[in-house]
Amino acid sequence: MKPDQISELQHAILQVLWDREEATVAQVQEDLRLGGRDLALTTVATLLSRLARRDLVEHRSRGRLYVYRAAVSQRDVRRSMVQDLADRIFGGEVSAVVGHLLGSDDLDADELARVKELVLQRERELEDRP
Amino acid sequence: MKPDQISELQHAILQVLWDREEATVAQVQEDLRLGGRDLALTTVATLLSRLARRDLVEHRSRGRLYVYRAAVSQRDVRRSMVQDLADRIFGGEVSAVVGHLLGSDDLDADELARVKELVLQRERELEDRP
DNA sequence: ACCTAGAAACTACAGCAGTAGTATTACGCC
DNA sequence: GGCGTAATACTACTGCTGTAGTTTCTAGGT
Repeated sequence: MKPDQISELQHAILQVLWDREEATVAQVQEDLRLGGRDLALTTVATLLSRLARRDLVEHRSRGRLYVYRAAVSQRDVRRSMVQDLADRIFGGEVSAVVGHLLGSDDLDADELARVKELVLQRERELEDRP
Repeated sequence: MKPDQISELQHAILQVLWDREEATVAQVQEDLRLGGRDLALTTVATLLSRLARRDLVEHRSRGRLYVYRAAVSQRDVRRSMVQDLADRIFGGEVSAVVGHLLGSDDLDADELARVKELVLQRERELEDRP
């Protein structure tokens, strides 16, 4: 499963579906509107059907209306996008990516602690089975 | 400076310019060809002039031919792309991004050690000036 | 001074994203 | 069973990217 290129808006739509589990066109539109994106209903419908054509979402008719749900997991999309960024922009140098992430000003101590924990945990994993 | 959206190919071209400091159209074409992208000279020229229109590269005539150089630093582009990814896809949760980065199978101990060092260093920084 | 070769500029076109209007279909009510 | 309404499907248009051909310009050699 490689979603490869997912645009900003497409991702926003997937996000709605991930949050809601499943949703009608109108519900997706509403959530996008709450997120600051005011699109016509038909626009949202078009986008959803394009996503369906690319097998990124599935739709199923419940009575007379379609219910959409994501056909890719948030986990997979995230993994693929991070991987893509690390490979393409950083030549696979994970530490360089992390460097930029930690460089951000609005990184609080809690986040940093979580990051540290992840690193330590991974370290233990690598030790156990090298 | 927000390059915002930079496509794969556009980034590849910037990469050539970052590596070479400055380059003619023919040189960029050659480097792309070595990287596995065989594009017509005019194609490369078109792409460069589009990048110039967006102020991502500058060009200057040396004698009768143009010499291009990047107008944005690799550092800035990387920072902006990482930031964008973290914000858009992960809602700013840096640790979640790192989680995915560390999850990658081909992460060797050296890289992990470098990451750890970065984290510890940042930790010290946060302690010093809170 | 002219011609030519190489470079840059201009033009073109397909495909996709974003955007939305119009046409069509089908359920449910009277 | 017909009709209205609401939902989907179809169509359309703009702008950008990838791709490259054609036209124009200009410097350098003869």
